[in-house]
Amino acid sequence: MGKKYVENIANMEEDFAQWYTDVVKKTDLVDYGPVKGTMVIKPYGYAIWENIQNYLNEEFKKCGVKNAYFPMFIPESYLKKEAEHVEGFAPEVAVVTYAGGKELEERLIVRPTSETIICEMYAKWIKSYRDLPVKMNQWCNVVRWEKTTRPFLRTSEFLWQEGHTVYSTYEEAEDDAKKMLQVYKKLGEEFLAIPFFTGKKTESEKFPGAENTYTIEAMMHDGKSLQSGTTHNLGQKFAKAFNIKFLNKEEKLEYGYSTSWGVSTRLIGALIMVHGDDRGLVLPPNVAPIQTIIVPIGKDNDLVKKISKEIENKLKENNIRVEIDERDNSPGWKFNEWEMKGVPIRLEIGERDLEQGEITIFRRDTLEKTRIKIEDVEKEVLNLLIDIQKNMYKKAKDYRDKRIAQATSISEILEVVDSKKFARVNICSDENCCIKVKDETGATSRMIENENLKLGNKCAICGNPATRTVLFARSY
RNA sequence: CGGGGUGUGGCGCAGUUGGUAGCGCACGUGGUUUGGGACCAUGGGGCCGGGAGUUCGAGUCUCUUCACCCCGACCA
Repeated sequence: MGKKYVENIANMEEDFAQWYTDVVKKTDLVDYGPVKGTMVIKPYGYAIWENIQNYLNEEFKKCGVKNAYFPMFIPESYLKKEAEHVEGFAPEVAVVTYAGGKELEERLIVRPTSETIICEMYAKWIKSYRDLPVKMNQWCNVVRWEKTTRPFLRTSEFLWQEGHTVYSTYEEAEDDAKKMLQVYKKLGEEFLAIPFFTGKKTESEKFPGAENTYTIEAMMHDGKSLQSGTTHNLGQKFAKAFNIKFLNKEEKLEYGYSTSWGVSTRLIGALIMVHGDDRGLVLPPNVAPIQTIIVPIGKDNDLVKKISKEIENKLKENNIRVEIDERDNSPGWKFNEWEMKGVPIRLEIGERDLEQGEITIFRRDTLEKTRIKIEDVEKEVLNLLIDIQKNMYKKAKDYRDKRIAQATSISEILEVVDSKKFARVNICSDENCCIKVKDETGATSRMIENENLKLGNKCAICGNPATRTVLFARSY
């Protein structure tokens, strides 16, 4: 590790916020846009997003969800139809008042989320129980004018996926919200190598207008929680506000039961903060835009060139995302560059190893370097990609499992979150107790882990009988 | 909106008691290099955030204004 390198990225333990900013800026994922709080996602960052999109599109298909697209501009009156919803979003909504050379008769909001416009359309389309369920998803941008912003974690505009369904019963909607939560959890397990906590949000943390909100939360390296995705059972609230009615089998008019669920580019922020280290990004093979980078050493050596090309072709035939770095920089420079960018495997191909019919293989997650026979390259790379993916998940899970502690009082909660951990708390059903924790410790209720706590437990806050176990943490 | 801070080449910074702007990185060119951020030579790039004032003279002093960053309240 060279001296310059140390100057480049802040020490992760000392200043996690600075470390994050450095990594995001220096790894070619994004740049800041000209408008405050906006972010340009560059090809290297966008490729991660595309991989997530591909994974989720497959999963959505399995659930019978179809992709569609709804307009970005929403008449302001739509937002006002659902009381809680407007209250939740009004402060951060961007409004278009002028277009086509004149003031608009009705102002248009730029979608902060699309429940309103989608429900308005669904109301036109749904007439009978035979039309249900309706399950659509859209990939789009949304705008939320936040006061403070950070790349990926909170930007004025961000990319996401939002699914919207309508069912004929409450139970089906509730099942849908729970099922999609499992899809997101699996995305974490199989793809992002992130062990998500999953559970129901408490009353005060719920989506504006939802009956129930479920969440996936990940523990960042600094012990804070990142809400990485949510699913909502909206009950009949939106159906009533937007008049989504259908004729049921008993020939009676009934309001539909809707859900919505989404994950955003914030997941990329989670990837960085969960897996990163002092050298920069560490990307799980499944999401990595480049899974294997080949660094030829000695650019004038014809054998090195030839073998590099052959290995590239072999790996491509195995559907491995591989690139050769033939730039005119020194090998050491390239090693550091690709490590910073989180590429899972690097193959070093130079004369010295070739003489023994070998090349050097380096894995980013453990920083281990070994030499392998040239003829084994495909096998070794394929196995190692799988191993890295598994190892990264395990490492992240071990890390987080060690950082959850039971707390039985406000002061204990404070102690736990101050030591960069999550606090597991038995608490009563009174939401005010959760709010009290927030006011006094800065930690918010992240989710309800268990709603059927057995008798005999006391609420850590008020001492009354506890009914549920809630996870508390500071959050992004 | 409270509390703190910073504005000087693309990035990071220096600039003394006021004397007409410099360093590192990055970038261009030529060459030598290449197993952990190479080296030599050479070149390009600056209304010193904006405005007003003091002065023979302002990056530097005074006033004013703007912008951004960090910490709190709000949030995927």
